[in-house]
Amino acid sequence: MRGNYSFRQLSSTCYRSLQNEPINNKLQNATKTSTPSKKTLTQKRSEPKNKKSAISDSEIVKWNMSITTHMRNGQWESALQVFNSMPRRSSVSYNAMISGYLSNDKFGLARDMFEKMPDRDLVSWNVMLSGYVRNRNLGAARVLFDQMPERDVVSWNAMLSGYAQNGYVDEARKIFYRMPDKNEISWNGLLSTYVQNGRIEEACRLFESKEDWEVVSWNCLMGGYVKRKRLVDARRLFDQMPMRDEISWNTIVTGYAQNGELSEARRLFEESPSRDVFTWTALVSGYVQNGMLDEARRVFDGMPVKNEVSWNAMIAGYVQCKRMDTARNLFEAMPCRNISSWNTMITGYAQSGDISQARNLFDRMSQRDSISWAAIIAGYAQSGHGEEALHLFVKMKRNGERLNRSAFTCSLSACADIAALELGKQLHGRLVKAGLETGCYVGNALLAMYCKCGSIDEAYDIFEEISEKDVVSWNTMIAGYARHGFGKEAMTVFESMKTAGIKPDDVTMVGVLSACSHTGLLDKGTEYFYSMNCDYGITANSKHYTCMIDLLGRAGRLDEAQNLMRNMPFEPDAATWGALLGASRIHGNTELGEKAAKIIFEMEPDNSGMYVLLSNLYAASGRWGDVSRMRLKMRDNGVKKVPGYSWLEVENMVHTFSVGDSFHPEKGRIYAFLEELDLKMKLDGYVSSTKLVLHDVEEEEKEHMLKYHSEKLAVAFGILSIPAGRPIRVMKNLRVCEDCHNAIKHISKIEGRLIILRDSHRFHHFSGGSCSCGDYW
DNA sequence: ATAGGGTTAG
Repeated sequence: MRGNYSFRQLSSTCYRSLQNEPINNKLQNATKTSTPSKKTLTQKRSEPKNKKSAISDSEIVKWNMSITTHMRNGQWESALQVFNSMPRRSSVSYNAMISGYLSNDKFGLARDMFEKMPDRDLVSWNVMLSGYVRNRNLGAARVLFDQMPERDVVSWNAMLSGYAQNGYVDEARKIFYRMPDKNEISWNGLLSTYVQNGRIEEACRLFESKEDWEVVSWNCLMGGYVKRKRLVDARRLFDQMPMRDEISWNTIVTGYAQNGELSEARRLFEESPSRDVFTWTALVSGYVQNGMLDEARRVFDGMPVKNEVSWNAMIAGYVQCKRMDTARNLFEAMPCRNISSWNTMITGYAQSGDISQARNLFDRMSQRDSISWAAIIAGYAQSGHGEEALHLFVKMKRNGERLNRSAFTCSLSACADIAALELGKQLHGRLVKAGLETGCYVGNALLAMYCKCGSIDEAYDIFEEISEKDVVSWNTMIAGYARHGFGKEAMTVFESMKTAGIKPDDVTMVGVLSACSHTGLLDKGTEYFYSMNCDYGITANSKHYTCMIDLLGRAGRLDEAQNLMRNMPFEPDAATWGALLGASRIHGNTELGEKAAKIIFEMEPDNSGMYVLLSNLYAASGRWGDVSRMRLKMRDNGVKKVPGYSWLEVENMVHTFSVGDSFHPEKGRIYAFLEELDLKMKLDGYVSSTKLVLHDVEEEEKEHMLKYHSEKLAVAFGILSIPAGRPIRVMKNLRVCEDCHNAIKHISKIEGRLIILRDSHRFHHFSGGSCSCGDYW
């Protein structure tokens, strides 16, 4: 609105002097010079004094200002009108147009104008260079940079920052040392190269090598510490710095706010000499991230000025707490929604399972970015609507939205969550087609997808192809093998990781220990557990202890497991007790299991999985009274047993089964086939184990229920519909039951098929009558 | 008209 107004105001004066001028003058009226140099060009404007351009320089300056104003308001069409109606143009006019196009995301138009422009001056080159840098097109930026007839310190700095922002630390360093003149911005450029790329120690050394840094650089280094959660170092800089500006205060407040130290954040907030919208928003967001929603709201309501980021932070708070109605009210009330606001709401609805509301908002958006698409795609994928997710992905491409790496990685991780291997493979294909399969982020996403979809061999192929593996790549591969019960392979990868010179971190060790636990490698696991502090400087956290307790418990050493738990330096959490409960179940120790379960109930009253585990434990020892009391307790506490179900993909369709399912169109064939299998299995030595069924019912009936557990139905359907020679991949939302596990071993032998089952805990590869978990799970 | 630091969404 404001832009239009200023356009009319300015152009009314301009048009008067234009009455007799042709409006269709394109670009031919530009000044003509041969060798552009900064000085001559600025003077050239007054040179061609023919009658047509009896227009003063100050008049031209006004036009140029008009262009700039329009561009700043995002009205590039109006700017073009002004540009086209100018009687003559200076290079400033062109430069304003190019830079305006660039800040309005009209890269193509900017490049066209740059190429058509008759006399480029140094600024034109610099503007265009910064355009390429902003578009992350470093190759083209470098070509341009090398073509430039002359370069000043701005050109060098632009190139430096381009390399810095895209992770090319070495190139950036080369530029810095080659540049003929350096100013404070260049020094800061190298410093921020290090900071932005996580080289905080190098940044620190550089900082100490020189005196008199500007406040910007102090802030940059302090921000680096804040991002790495090194608050003490950040505070030290803050206290030392010779002068502080608003950004210094905002950085330190943000640091404390984002790391849970809200009272210190608040204290500095009160102390800071001036607060702007950034400071306020940082505080709001700090309270939000720490779950202090009411305090966040009080601060939010007290803000003197809010911008869209402040609103979004508050909305995100309600979204995180699943208070979608309140979030929606704020969203509707906010005066200045931007794309992020919409994206936040869409993500919120998608994550709370309300995919139709998410879609509704998505359809109503006037502008979408790649995050909007990623959010809705992930929403569909995670709610089990894989096909719709892929449809949208295709639509995104058709709409001309740039398929960037983050859209792919997001869709891939959605595939991984629902184990949609076929969908994941299609995405993989598209990634290759789009030429985006390089890079460690994408590689890691692909790797995780194949691991979680049960295709561990393909996962390994991907892993090998990632040329620059980071610690996440190694960790994912190790954890992948661990979950599949391939302990030896996990260890091999772990050894090569060390050979490759990558330092294992705490996540690595969780993977390694759980590989030992899933494979029953007690001695090896114990060795790693006790030596990792000395070898890699990793202090055991509660996850490591849980792995160890699991490992000991499964090996039947329940006393040692309990001892370790008593001696660990922190309070056991539900997962730790869960490990003990699982071990008690395997070894039939009802007493210990009961104790563990009771504590877990107090910690997590809604954890229905624990009720089932304990019920099964009671049932296994024939304590049917306790079983029915458990059921009552679950009912009274309002906990519903999550119904078990299994699913598998066949020809791009997901088929879902639950116990005794009578909905599947092929149920006749499936049940008949199961009867047939049952006979063959019994001949093979299979005896149904009835002790793990939840109810106290007649023996015969129990056997009947077991026979039609969802995983058996899914496996039977898989054998019937997937051609021989291809693996059958079945997913289950709960842990596989003992009887089914036993049965599937027999089935894999009788039918000669590889059956890969993903349950809520890990993978089982059944083949030739045995399972990769070694009956340890 | 061009180059450096701080708040939200994935």
